[in-house]
Amino acid sequence: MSDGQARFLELSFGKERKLETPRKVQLAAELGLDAKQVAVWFQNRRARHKSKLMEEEFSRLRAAHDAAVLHNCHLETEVVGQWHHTKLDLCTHTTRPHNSDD
DNA sequence: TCTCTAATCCCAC
DNA sequence: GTGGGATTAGAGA
Repeated sequence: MSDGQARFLELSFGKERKLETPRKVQLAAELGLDAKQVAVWFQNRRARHKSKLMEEEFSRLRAAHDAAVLHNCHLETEVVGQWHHTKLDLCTHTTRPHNSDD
């Protein structure tokens, strides 16, 4: 398949993801290709486009996941810090001064 | 029966 | 190894 034919198919794919049979036959005739070749090209193009989208989606989800884990870590650190302060406050407020008589 | 997807094969680079 | 055309198996209308 020539570069020109591939470019034409890419343009067609940009306009329509699937081809009706008449359109497929017409496209094949315009390009001097077998209709089967055009069908296979579109099938492969759809499959590879989908896997690319999946990879991009995976990257987005992974980034969101990493950000959520980081945020969670910060929140936990904050909570633990508050817990220490609370505990300290409880200690200082509940602890009576030592009686020297004891 | 036809078309599609998903998986895979095969080959040039 | 990777990209891309071709084949195959199975599902759905």
